[in-house]
Amino acid sequence: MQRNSVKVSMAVVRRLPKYHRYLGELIEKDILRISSKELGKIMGLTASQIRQDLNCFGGFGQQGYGYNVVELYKEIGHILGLDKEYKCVIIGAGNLGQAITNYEGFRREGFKLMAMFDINPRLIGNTIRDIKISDISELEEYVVDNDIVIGIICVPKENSQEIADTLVKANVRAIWNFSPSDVKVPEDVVIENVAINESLYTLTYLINEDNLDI
Amino acid sequence: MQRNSVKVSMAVVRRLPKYHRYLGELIEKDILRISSKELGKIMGLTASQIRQDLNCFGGFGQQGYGYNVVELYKEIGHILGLDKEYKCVIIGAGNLGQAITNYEGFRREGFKLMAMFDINPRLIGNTIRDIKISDISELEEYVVDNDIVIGIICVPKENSQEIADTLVKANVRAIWNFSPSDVKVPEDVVIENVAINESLYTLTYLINEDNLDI
DNA sequence: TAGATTGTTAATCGATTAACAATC
DNA sequence: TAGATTGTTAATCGATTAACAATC
Repeated sequence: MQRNSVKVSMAVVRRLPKYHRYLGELIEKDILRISSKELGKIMGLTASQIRQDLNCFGGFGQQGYGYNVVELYKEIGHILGLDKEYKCVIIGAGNLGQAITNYEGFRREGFKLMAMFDINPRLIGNTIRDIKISDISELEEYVVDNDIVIGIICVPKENSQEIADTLVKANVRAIWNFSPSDVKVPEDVVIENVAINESLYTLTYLINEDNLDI
Repeated sequence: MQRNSVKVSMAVVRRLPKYHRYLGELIEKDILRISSKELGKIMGLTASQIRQDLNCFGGFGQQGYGYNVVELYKEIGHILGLDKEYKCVIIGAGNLGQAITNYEGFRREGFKLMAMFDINPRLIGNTIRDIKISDISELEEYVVDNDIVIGIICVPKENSQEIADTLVKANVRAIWNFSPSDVKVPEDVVIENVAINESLYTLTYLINEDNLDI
């Protein structure tokens, strides 16, 4: 548990990957020390918020100095669980499934893609970056036998709930769902429904905001 | 402007696409009338919040009855600007660019993909769903000549800011950026930095939450 | 009319910002 | 030591929830 066993709010949790990413960029630029003020300027947050956020997990800084970038990067990576390995499967080997296979940030950081599944006979048996595409009918058994932790759903929304149910039955710990329809899972399974079109619709809202007239 | 010219908070705006999506699902199920209470149950929100959210834009409901699903769906679609057409280009014709080309929610709703661009000579000249892939050197001129409104960035993070700068120079109104590095744009350009790996890292955080010990 | 459910105001809750003593 | 910057408490701000009169 975190300091004092206080649950960290989702608002903070959702900022952690962003801290991790910006700190990674600082390391690439050989910037090894940073104050909350400077980091805030880069990330578009207040210094106060950064200090509040980080202090949910511990006092990583040093008065008069700021934060050690490499150390903080590692700490946040640890908090996010990025120093562990996660066996994954992707369901749906179309463009999106393949895009994720190649996506940095997925290929790094201990995500171990074990297999892909599809219903399309033309894809089954093929290999993408050494990962075999199997028939979806083999999904449940494979997940059980190989202790798969994360199931990644890249199928159309019509089939996503069914796939999710199969994954839950086969005891995955978490589901990363890219179909544009929220899947429901029991409380003990972690779910992230991504719905990438939502950010596009936010974009069009903002394009038109100034001349909106209801 | 909205009712009383009060700016709607981003918290509300980011829920609008979700309302739109759930209402679309209700229509598919021939449910033509819904109360804030029922909708809240389906979406995991309180009835109160739904009524507050919708009343930022107008009184779409009717006392004693609830909301007309089709009407509300159309209203929210209008608020989101989904009843207009947006000329788009995709930069980066790899898996991710192709995945977006095929993604529902992008293909529908008035997003008109005009062209794709890449640096890979093996892709240039090819066609995806009747969309030609051109050399990235032609991007700026094309965007200017064709009044492109939205640029969609699907290139690695090393090149994303440069592409964004080109798009801004060529007067796009908005950028939808999938590279896992935030691009900066002037205030008058709308930006959505998606960073899909952030939701994955949130997932791993939640997997480990209970046994986190700093 | 009676029941249901909205629109809207008020109350509460939580998240962000400000301030400052502690300390490197 | 003096200057810088943290960790943390208090103040503020904004978002969510509750309550209820209005009304279909």
